[in-house]
Amino acid sequence: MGASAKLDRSAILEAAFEVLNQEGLEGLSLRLVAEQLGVQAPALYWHVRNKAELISLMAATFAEASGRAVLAGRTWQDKLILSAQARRQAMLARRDSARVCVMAQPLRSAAEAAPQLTAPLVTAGLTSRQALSYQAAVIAYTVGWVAYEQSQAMHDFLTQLIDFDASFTTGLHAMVRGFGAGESGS
Amino acid sequence: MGASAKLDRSAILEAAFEVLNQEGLEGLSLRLVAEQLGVQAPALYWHVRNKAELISLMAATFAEASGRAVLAGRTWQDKLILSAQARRQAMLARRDSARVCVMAQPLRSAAEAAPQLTAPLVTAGLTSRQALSYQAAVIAYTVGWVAYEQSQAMHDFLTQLIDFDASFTTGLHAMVRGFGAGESGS
DNA sequence: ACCTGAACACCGTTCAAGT
DNA sequence: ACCTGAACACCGTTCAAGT
Repeated sequence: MGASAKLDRSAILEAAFEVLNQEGLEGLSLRLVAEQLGVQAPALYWHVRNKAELISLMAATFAEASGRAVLAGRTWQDKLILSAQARRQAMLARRDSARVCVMAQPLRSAAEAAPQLTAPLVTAGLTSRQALSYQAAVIAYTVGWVAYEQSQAMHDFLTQLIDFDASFTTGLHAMVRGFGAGESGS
Repeated sequence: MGASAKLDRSAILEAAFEVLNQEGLEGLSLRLVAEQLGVQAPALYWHVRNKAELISLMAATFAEASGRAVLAGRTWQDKLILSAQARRQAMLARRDSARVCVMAQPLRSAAEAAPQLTAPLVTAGLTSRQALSYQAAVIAYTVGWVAYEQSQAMHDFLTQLIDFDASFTTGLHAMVRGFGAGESGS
């Protein structure tokens, strides 16, 4: 509804998540975001290039949560697992977050994002190629998993057959454990 | 452009994929699909409930490709790997297919889809819980991976650093190998 | 049964104009 | 610098009406 504060990127981002939670991605429109802020839709264009950029900013939120967590672990295995768990938790706090991630197009050239993403893993002993490849696999798994988890029909059904937390973690550990096994023989 | 043949679900599906390839998911509209068929947009509603159902039908296409491949393998590990590879190949043949999969909502109640999805794996020795959990993980990984692979900016950059085929396969084998390791100790 | 034409309530985005 | 009002070219969907 009509609001105060001042209009900037972070206020718009917050309002966008509010609309997302209420309406889902289908219902996320700049007009509703503007209304949430007590402002007219074209006003948003002063702070944000277009809707695509807004969605990318929303998606970046989850990458940031993941990026903080990757610092915590000791081994590269721990880092991969912690960053994936953090990403999933951050995503589960928002409706349709997986759809947002998949619709988003990277903000910075991936060329600048990659080093920051992989540096902690390289410090922990991986080559930069391994770090990139493993991170890509873990992120893909996490986003894909949350997509299913957030699909209403899937959720209603699967929730009584499998434990989402446990199954996600099983798959994650399996993958990360498998990375290690790949290096040192069978 | 103006076309002939007769209008039915499969013709609409084909036209939708044509529009998808040309315009991407953002540009996929019922009006363009109708134009592709030489027909007016409301005509589509006789054959398809709405746009959401059309997108779900498109997504089902990839599940079918995967469902055929799962029959081929001998062990459950082989079946998981073959079905994932087939799904990825089918998806890579279409633009924005990962976005389509993530936006789609399941057609049949997941309750009917699940047995068909897991039966071959149960035959190969898994419990139905394991089959469901492992399949979910593998599908999540595959769809998530293709999402990154189809993201233009990601692709342009990563393509010169990692081999998509090899990295996907590495992650897939790692996960499936890890499933086995999870059962029998360490 | 199957399709058209016209309409409704929305979109994202642009742009002159205000302050 | 920052926002409004009005407009443009689109959407998905409904529904009477045609055949």
